[in-house]
Amino acid sequence: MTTIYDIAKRTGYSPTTVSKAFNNYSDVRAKTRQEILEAAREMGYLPNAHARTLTTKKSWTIGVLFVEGTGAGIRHPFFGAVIESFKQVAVDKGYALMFISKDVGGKQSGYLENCRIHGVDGVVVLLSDYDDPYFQELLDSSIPMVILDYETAQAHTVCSDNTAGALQAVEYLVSLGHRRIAHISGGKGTFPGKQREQGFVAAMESHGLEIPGDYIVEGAFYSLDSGYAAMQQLLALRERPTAVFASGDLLAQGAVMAARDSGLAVPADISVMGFDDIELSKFVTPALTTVQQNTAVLGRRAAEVLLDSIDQGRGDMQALVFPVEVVVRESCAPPAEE
Amino acid sequence: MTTIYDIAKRTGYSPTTVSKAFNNYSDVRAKTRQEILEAAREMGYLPNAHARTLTTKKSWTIGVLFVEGTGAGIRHPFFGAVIESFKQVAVDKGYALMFISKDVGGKQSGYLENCRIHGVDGVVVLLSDYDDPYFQELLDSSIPMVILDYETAQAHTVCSDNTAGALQAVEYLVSLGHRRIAHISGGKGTFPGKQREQGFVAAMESHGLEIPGDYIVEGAFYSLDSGYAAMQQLLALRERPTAVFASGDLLAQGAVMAARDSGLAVPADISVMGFDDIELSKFVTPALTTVQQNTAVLGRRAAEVLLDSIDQGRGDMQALVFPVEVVVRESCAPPAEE
DNA sequence: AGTGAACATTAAAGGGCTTACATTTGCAGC
DNA sequence: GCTGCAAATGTAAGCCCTTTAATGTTCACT
Repeated sequence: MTTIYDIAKRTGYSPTTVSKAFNNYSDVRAKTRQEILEAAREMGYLPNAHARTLTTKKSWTIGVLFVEGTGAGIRHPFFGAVIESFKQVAVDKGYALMFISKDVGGKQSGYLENCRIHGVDGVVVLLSDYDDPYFQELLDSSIPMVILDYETAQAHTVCSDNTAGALQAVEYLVSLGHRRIAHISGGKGTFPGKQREQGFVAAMESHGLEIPGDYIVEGAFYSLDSGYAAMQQLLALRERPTAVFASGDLLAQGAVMAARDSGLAVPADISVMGFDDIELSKFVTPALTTVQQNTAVLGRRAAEVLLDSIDQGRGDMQALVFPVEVVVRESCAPPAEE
Repeated sequence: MTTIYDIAKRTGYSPTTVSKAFNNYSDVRAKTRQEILEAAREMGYLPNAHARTLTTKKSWTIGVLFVEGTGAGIRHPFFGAVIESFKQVAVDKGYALMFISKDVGGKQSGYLENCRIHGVDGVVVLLSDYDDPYFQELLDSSIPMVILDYETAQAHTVCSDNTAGALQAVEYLVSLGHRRIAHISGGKGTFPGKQREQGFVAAMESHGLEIPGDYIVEGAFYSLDSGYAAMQQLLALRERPTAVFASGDLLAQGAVMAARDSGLAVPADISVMGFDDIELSKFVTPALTTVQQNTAVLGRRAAEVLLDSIDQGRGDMQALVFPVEVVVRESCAPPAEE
């Protein structure tokens, strides 16, 4: 492994000058730099990131906290799309992404600890359980951080406008003529789930529509199965809804399947609407009408906010909220005549 | 930031002893270790991974080369599932995962260069374009490496049995009574695509079935669109196939959509079969009959092979091949009477 | 020739950790 | 009380890089 000392020896300059040549210091003569760079190339020199980090205290590494243990992990369709777009700008600015787990080598250590050990310059958080004490510990630290799908004054946050999204969804269903609209919630435990539910309630009220107590049912973990189960409950009601707005696309798809298994056609007999617009939703039949989150923008802006925060230091926390859009496909239609 | 020196000062021991205490050296007295660990805890000490790496030459980091630039990235449904399972065992053994890109900070540097700079202990490769010169450069290096979906004597590789998979697919279609079976190939540029195509050809031959020249059409990039286009070609043929075996699920789904748009019902009028069993395939209508790759095993075994190779050093290269399985769903049926 | 500014280079320290080797301690055995 | 040996601890160098402060050079101008 060649080091700057090797280059120094070979070129006759000192290690200092070699280092400066690489770091574009103005006080090394153009010709000198040429010589050094040339020698470095010939010798196959590559800087050692660890050594550099040790002295500069800057690792050019960003920690990624990604949903773990839910079985989905990296496959999480929404976060996966966001991190992909995040990655592009981070890499472009010279950062590498490193997954930070809370249990490494079989021992529970926590997010903060592992961030410190690896000296990450900042952290992007894509978690679904924001009550996790290890997350809280990290949140209380002073590591530059951007969090997705959450809001807090303690860090920069990037969200879609869940409330408005729910509102638009209801608007759309109402515009089709629906009045008995139910909601499959993502659960109060999750931040977006709560917001979407609130948006739903508010939107219904603003239209003077009643929400029977059993018209809001919880779908745990945004999973297909729980969407299915939730829909079964809704279908068993005496006064069955004509449309269902689900807090996530997988929930919605589960609902569609439950409806179908009960002999109901979607959207002819009952309309179903989702949230997120994951890739899946285009391909199912009927293609899912849903509220689309702009994952590309979410990821990009999250990266920009984080990198700024790394550069500028702790400033005012930003809470970015991005608009969403109803994507009309095939799973909603006017209610059947009664 | 507390260092072992701080702990040394506080406890009265030397930095050496402190270091040894953390690293479970046998030559530090139990009581001494206690004291030191206790002090460390109180002082909030955490080891500095970079400093440690600098001296030990071991970073406890694994580089991940993941498809870039195809638009899918981390969302790649098959590789995403594999890396998730890979990650679990790597993390469990104490490794962290770091994404290695070829262009960092806006300049082309290549995979090998970035691996060296970050001193990764090993690399897992999930790429689709194995002709990339930067990948070749890495392959020629001596970094411990495991590659997915590829075979070469230069590194450990982990694959599904693509040939057998294609064979099983054909068997299944034949068992339903099909004789005019076409193939939408993943393209000869991709390793699994080639294997599946060969498997298809061999299987057809073994059944004495003819493959008209235009019964094999290439679907670039395994994308939905190209599956759609490929299917259109097949449907335009004078003697249209009764079943189509596609090299990937997205291709298959594209084919299904093309068939539908041509007024054909799947599977009543034409059967379509895929490969991979990505998450999507369960949810589309008709649910896709496909050849399932066992991503959990693929990822786990890839990790095991790589970690062994890191520990044991360069030994014989392993080429692991795992069996696949036909998952029967709804997209295939006996051919229509003629 | 002498002065000072501007430029070019270097020595040395430091960042946090490990490790080969050296030294001290404790204690059994005489 | 002394020797000798194992156990326990310490010294110091080294990993590779950056940076501050100091030294050395050049050159324009009086």
